[in-house]
Amino acid sequence: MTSKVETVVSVRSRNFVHSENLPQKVVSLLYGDIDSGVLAPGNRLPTEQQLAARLGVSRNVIREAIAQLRADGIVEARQGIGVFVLAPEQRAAIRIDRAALQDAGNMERLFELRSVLETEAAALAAIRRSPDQLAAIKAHLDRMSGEERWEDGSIDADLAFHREIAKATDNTYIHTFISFVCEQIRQTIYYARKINPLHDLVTVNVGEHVRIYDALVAGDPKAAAHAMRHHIHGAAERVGVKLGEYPREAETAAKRKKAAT
Amino acid sequence: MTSKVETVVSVRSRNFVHSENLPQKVVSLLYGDIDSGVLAPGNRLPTEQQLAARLGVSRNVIREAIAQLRADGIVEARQGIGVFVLAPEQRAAIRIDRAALQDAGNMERLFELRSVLETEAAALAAIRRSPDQLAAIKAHLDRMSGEERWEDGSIDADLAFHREIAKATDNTYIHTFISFVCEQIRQTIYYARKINPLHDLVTVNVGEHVRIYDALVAGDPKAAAHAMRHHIHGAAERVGVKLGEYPREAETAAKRKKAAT
DNA sequence: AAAATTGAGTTGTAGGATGATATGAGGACT
DNA sequence: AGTCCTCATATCATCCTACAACTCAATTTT
Repeated sequence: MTSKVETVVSVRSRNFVHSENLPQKVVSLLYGDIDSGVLAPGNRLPTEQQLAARLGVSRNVIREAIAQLRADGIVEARQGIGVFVLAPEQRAAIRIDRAALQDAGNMERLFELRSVLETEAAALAAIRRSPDQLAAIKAHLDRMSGEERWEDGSIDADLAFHREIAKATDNTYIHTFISFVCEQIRQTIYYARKINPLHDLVTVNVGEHVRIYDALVAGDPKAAAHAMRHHIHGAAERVGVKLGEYPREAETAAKRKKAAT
Repeated sequence: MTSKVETVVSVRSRNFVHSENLPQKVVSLLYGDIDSGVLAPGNRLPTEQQLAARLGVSRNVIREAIAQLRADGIVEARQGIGVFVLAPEQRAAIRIDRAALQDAGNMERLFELRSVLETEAAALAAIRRSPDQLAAIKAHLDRMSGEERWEDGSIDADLAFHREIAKATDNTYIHTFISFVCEQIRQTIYYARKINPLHDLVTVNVGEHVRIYDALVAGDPKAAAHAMRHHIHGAAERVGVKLGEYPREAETAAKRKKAAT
C-alpha cells in the first residue's frame, strides 16, 4: 500500500444524537482532559487497562478511542511505553465542539471566520469564475428564490450557493475550508431554529445573494467582497448574532476599549 | 459523561513506514477501494468477519480501521445492518495528499488561502490585540531578528509570530484555522528547502514583519491587513511561488482569460 | 566495570462470547 | 386478503482472555 502523507479534513458525526458510541464518549473525555490541561503535551496517558478500569469499559473501547486520537494527531502511541500527548504545534488538529456552538458567543466567532474567509473568496471568485460556475451559482440562487419561506431546501440552496462560490475560487483549500465552515453553519442554524423561530426575511436574503451574484457576473472583486461581507453580517443578525463593525472600513473601532482575554 | 458532538479537522500522517499499524494498512486499503470506486457510495462494506478473514487480521484490527473511517465521515456503521459508504456530499471529508503539496501549484493555492485568512486576521488583531498579546508578538519578532540566516529557529519564530497574531483576533476558530495552515506551510517549506536553497532575505522578511507589528501597535486594521498581504505575497515569492495580483486592488485582472477547471 | 539476562510493564494482535439492533419470513388473527 | 405478531438471522457493539512484540530497568554474569 502507498505510504502517502495525507491531510484529512472531516466533519465528524452529523446531528444523530441517538446512540453515541462508547469510544466516542471516551474520545470526548480525553479531548476534554487534554484541552483543559489535565493532560499536558508530553504527558503520558494512563495505560489502556487503567483507563478501561476507571471508565468502566473494555480495553477494546479504549483502543478505538485512542486510535481516533492518534488519527487526529492528538496523541502518539509507542509500543511498550505508552501513549503521549503531542504538542499543539505538532498536532495541527482542529476540534470544534459542536455543543459549544450553541453558545451565542461562539456562533459569533464562527460567523466572523466565515466573513473572513468568504469575503476574500468572493473577490477571488469574481476574477476567476468560469461561465459554467456562474451558471451553477445562478441555479442555486434560483432554487433559493423559489422557496416561499426559509425552509430546509432554502437553507441547502443558500449554503450550496456559498460553496459554489468557494469552488469558483479555483482553490481547493479555500473550497475545503469554506465547505467545512458551511457545514458548521448548517448545524448551527438547525439549532437556532429550535430555540427561536427565525425571521422569514427571504426577500432580504435573496436580495443580498443577488447582489453578490451580480458582482461575480461583472467580475468586480471589490464589489463582490463588499456584497459578501454585507450579506454575512446580515445573515448573522438573522440568526441572532451581531457582528462587529467591518474591520477594514472602520478604523475608528480601533479606539474602543478591549478587555484582555 | 458528556454527549458532545464534535467536529475535527486533522492532519493524518502515515509517511512513517517503519511501524505502520495493521489498522492503518486496512484504512489505506479501504480508502483506496472507496476512491477507486470499487466501493461506491451507498455500497455496504463486507462484514467485519469477512474483512478479517480476507485480510488475514483479527476483527479488532478491522474495527479500529472502520472506526477511523467513520470518524472521518467516510462511512457510516449501522448496528444490525452493516457499514455503508457515504456519498461525497454527506461525507464532507476531503482528503488532501500531502505529496500534492510538493507541487508548486498547490503551494500557490496554500499561500493564497493563507493570504485570505491572515489578511483579515491581521485587521481584526489590530483592533482587538491586548497589550500582553502585543508583547508576545514582539517577542517572536525579536527571536526572528536574532537569527542570522533563515534557519529552523527562524522559521519557527516566523510561524509563531503569525499564530500569535491569529490568537490576538480573540477568535478561537480563526486561530485554529491559521494554526492549521501554518503547519502545512511548515511542511511545505521543509520540502522547498530540499529542492532549492531558499534565499536568505532575512532582512527583507523581518522588515515586513516589523511593518505588520507596527500596524498592530497603531491599531490600524487597514494598514495591518495591507502589510500582512504584502508580506505573504513576498514570502510566497521567496519560496518560489508567485501569487496573483491583490484581488481587492486589481479589478483589471478580471479581464484575463480563465480556463475552466 | 561492562555485558548479558531477566522480569515487569505497555501497546499490538488474535479470537471467542455475549448483547443490541435491524431485517425479513412465516404464521395467527381480523 | 390484509395486518400484526413472533422469531430466526445477520450484523455491529462490547466484553473478555490470551499471547506477541517492544521498552526499560534491575539483576546477574562475565
